[in-house]
Amino acid sequence: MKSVIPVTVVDIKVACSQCNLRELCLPFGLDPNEIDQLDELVGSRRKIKRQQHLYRSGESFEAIYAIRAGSFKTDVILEDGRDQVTGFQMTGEVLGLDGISTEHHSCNAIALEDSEVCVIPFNRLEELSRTVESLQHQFHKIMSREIVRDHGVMMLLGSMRAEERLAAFLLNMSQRFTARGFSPSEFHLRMTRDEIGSYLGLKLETVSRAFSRFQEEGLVAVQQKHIRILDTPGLKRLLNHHAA
Amino acid sequence: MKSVIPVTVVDIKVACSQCNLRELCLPFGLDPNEIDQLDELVGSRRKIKRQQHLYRSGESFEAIYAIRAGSFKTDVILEDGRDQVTGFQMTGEVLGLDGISTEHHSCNAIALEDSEVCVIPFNRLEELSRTVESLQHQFHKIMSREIVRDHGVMMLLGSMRAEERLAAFLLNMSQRFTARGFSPSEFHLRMTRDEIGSYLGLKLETVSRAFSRFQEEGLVAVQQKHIRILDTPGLKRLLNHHAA
DNA sequence: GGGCCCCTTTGATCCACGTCAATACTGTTT
DNA sequence: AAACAGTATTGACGTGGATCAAAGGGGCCC
Repeated sequence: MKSVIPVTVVDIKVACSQCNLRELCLPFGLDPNEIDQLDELVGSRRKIKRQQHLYRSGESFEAIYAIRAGSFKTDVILEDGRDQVTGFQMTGEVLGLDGISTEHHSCNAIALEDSEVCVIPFNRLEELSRTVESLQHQFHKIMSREIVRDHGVMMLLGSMRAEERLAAFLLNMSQRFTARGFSPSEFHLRMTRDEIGSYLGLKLETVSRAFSRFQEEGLVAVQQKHIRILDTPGLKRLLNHHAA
Repeated sequence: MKSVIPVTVVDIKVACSQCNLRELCLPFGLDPNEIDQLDELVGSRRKIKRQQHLYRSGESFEAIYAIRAGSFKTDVILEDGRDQVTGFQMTGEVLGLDGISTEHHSCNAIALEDSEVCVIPFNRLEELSRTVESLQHQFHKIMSREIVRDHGVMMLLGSMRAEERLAAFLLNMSQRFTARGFSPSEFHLRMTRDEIGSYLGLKLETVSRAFSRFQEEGLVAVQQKHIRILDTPGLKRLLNHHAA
């Protein structure tokens, strides 16, 4: 199953201090001098083309990756071929934390569009975070945030019905686009219905039908991957007003 | 919803070096001198009676907890009352990592039986792990392990059918009991069918029926909470031989 | 040691979502 | 501009697990 992964390594110096994502990413909370130290550690960037793997399950773990541009999905595949999308990641978010535990990656990370990541060698990150307290703390927060996010997904998969799951997904996407300075109400999804379905524990047809339903009810305007949210409170109501 | 939480603080000194759980817990990989430093940091133990909360969602985050005796569940509760069990924790496992992200706990931790935890003040843990490299690394591994575990649960909730979920659950329990020196094939579950169901995204009736089915097929012997696994390969086969 | 409450099991019925299938749309390639 | 492949929508039907209901155990408290 191994295949050659085409990789582009860009050897120009990266500057976290110049990065407009620093408020979302590892540099958050660091002072300018500390950010410079982090800069020295981020050795290279890597460009990943759409549909290509950033890393694969089983590969040895060397670095974590901060998304500089583009977006990714992570998935887990069972022996029998079933797969589950475990997350979608956007700029400023960190990939690869799953690998720390066993020194090998336990999922696949695949670019949803042409993307670029900052490569952060993990042993050097641990080293620096031993002297830079704010970096240590921010890194811990990022890991913890991932755990909290996962619990949210478990809630979604374990206790919500199809339309609630999709509403939660759309609201989450909206919020994350907003945090990146994009419109809260209008955006392009980079993943297919099938990928959304896998993430939400639904079949693609069910996702499609739920979209159509939302459209009929005037909650959103859907045109393929282009989404316009028309009634945010309506979507939120869908989530909480569940007759227990 | 706030209520007084009865707490017993035991002020005797705890010694990780004497603890038979150290191979599963934070001290793993530390040399004797380093373990002594960790010992100094673990200020107190806390006894938690069955059904009592170790912490609640919303409470401010101060410490993480290593389970010294007993077991716990963690759950998340939505406004409308729906709740989802996000995990069951056994001795040597660490609770509270969810709180790092926002400085407030994002789930509830409830004892499944009379239990005891070691209280590890988080700011002091960060401090010590700045000088003790092995502690830093072990802590990162523990957080990462939690992320990997969560991905496994997402797989389970998103892609498996009821009997597969229960088989995966039983095999996981068996493996964790084994790691603690107990029988791989015979154990007492400390949680109810309802709690198992919540964790697995199923109703308690479905869990009960799946147990009965396993019993009929000679895979396990079930007597209430007492489980005897009769055919481990059979359970594993259930997991992987899914006609995709 | 008796009584009560919670937990579990089992059966009957229902329904949300999956499955199967056909058609339509979009963007890309030549 | 035509042809194509991947993606999305929609309909008809089937089913796994939810729901509703009733009865049987076990453990715990007084």
